[in-house]
Amino acid sequence: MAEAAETARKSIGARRNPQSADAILEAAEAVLVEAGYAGFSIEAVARRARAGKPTIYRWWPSKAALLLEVYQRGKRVEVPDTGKLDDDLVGFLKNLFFHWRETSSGSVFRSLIAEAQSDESAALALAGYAAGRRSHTGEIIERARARGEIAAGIDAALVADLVASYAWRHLLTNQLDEDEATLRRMVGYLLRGIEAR
Amino acid sequence: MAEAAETARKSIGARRNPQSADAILEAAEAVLVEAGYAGFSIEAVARRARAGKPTIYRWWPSKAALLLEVYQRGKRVEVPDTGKLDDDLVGFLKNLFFHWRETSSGSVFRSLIAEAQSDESAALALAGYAAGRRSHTGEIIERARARGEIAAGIDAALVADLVASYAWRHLLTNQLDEDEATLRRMVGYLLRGIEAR
Amino acid sequence: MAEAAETARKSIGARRNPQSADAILEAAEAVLVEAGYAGFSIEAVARRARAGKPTIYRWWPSKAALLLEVYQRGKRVEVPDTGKLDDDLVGFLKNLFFHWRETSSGSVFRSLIAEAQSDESAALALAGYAAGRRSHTGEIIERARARGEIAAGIDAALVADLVASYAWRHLLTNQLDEDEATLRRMVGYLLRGIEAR
Amino acid sequence: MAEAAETARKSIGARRNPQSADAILEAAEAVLVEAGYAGFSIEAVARRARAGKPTIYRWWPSKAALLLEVYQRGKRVEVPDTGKLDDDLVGFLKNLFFHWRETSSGSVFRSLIAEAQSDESAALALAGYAAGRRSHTGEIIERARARGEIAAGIDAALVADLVASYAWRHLLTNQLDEDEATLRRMVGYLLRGIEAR
DNA sequence: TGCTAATCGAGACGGTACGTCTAGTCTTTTT
DNA sequence: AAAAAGACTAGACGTACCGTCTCGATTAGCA
Repeated sequence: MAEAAETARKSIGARRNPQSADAILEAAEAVLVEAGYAGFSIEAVARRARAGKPTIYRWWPSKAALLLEVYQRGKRVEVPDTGKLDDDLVGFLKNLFFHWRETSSGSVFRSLIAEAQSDESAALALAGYAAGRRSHTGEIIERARARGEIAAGIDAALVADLVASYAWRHLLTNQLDEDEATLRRMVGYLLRGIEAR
Repeated sequence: MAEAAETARKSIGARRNPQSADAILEAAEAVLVEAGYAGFSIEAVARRARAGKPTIYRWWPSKAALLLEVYQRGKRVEVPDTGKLDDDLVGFLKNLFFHWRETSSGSVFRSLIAEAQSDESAALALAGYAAGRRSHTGEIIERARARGEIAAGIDAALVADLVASYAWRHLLTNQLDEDEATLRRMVGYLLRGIEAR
Repeated sequence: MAEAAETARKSIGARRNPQSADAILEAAEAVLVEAGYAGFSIEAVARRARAGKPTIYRWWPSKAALLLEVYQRGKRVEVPDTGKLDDDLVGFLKNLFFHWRETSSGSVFRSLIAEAQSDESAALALAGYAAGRRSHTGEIIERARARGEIAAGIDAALVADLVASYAWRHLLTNQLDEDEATLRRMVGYLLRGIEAR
Repeated sequence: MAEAAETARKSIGARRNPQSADAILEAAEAVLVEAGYAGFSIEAVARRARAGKPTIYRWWPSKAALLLEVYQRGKRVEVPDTGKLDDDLVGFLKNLFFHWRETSSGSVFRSLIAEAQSDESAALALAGYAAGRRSHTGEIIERARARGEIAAGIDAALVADLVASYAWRHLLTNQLDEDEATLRRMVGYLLRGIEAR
């Protein structure tokens, strides 16, 4: 999140200037953190990055594209591999919530979801991204399946969907501070059900 | 969604004119349906309702407040009571998805969630509303508990949270067309777990 | 400029309430003094007078009418009668400038002239008022004529017009602080001309 | 006052587009002529000029600035030089009254004076402009002084002030149709005085 | 004495304009 | 060819006032 160089950037010839791209992405992140999605405008980003608006529009056709790239620049959430499905899922959610809470990622992803509600391209981008992540999350399930922890015929994608849904909703409603016990209980319900037996 | 009377509405004294309120709410709904959240502006609502902007701002301090009231005007989703938790939950989700898909409610609620990402008051309003709905959904669980279908110590609110999360995510990602089988499978995971036993 | 009574004024039957009229005129004057013509709105007057807007519109059909009455409530400018035309005119202008400078009259009259540039009725009202005042000012000239100070065939109205013009322009350009010497010189030009003889 | 080209104006790079400036000034003049000062709003000008409001505000910080430039675009009034002060002054007033009466200049200047009564910046602009014009008018007097027509010690600026005052007042009270005889009489008073001798 | 009629404060109404902000496009100049 | 710079049209933002309207309360004068 370092500031752009003092001297104004100039064109470096007939090709994309990576300094500008960086400055824009960093400015976008900073604007989002400082002013929130409400204050996130291309104008504001251009102002902060000392870039021209057309430079932004040339490389990112929409706010969504910019948001998506900012999000993807953020560090990945670690996916634990403890050998037990419970702990993997709880650990994953803990990491994810922490990541969303303590870095700019939460703001960025929230904004991306919000943007997707009014911008078709954002919706598509989000759908694509989510699909990728779901398969990613699905790995935890698949590993458990390989270990024989999962009943036959379980749809890993559907389980991943449920877990992701829970995470999304807590992100969107500012409830990223759930304690581990609650996460563990939730995972328990999912693994062992809630029915009396 | 009937059009307002031809004659211009006037003041009816030093108190709110319900005709104007109705016209504004209907216009808000119509704008949202026709132009989506992207085209949902106070100006557009005022234009369509043949109302002055100050009349809108007088009674609804923010877009969020207007959205919330539009959503609450929508008919309630029926909460089934079949005597079996599976069927209740599947039926509830089916009804909810149908309601969101086939009426304006889906657009409205999506917009409300999006708005809550940039507007503090919308976030509060949404939190309040969601709390109310969650306890509502929790009733299904509580009824099941009363029938002895639920294991001891299950947190009904947490289960309701999971179900609502699933619904929200499908709303936000334009996936309200899940077939009953998928819903049933999902509910099955929740009730009986996914672990091998 | 005493404040209205604490208790709210009510109707006193099917006739004009002089208390309200007074309160409105005083409020109009106060608003004009404190906020200038730019801040002079019927709303502001109604607010300050604790009066309903229709009460104002009922009795004064336009801002101009209100301004005119406020101006006419102001104390008259003394027209001196020293027996010498020079001193009468200089004294009159001194009194007028002082009156405009030190009371609210200046603001009010300026506003009236400004209003007359966009409001036909204000223009008419102003024309009528100015005619009355001109004949008034003309008296100074006529008295001088009676004393034989004036050459034969002089058009008193035209002279009054010139004097009033000078006063207006100084009012409109915030130059009401001319010293007596300048006024005396100006009057001297008018009385004895500027040609070399 | 030709209409703007059919095709929408675009930016011509990072500098002011003179086509837009022209269109705005012409529109301002047209609005003033057609709707008067009462109907003269930035919105109306922008609408008529097919310009964005920010484009207007970017170059003219206030209505006053716009009015002033519109006025200055108007053709200059010819200042006659007949060799006789009487004729010069009468001719100048005749030209000025004609100019104000028959072109849009009258409306514009009236509006400017009105605006100056509520807008500080307009007052300043007007003061600056008037100073320039007064020295301009003073030239007539100075020429006469050079010819020896004027008595010693006469303050040319003060005379110019008187003449301008007369013109202003007639503009502001819709009395621009004075016949030449009246003007000549007025100038006569100023040159030769009104006292009996 | 009870009724009528006009007045009062109050404030909502549909509108228009304000001055600012952003969107997304455009062109010029510089590298 | 791509960069910055910033102007361009367009239109939404939330607020202030406009002039009109309807209300409920008030009170004088007429019946």
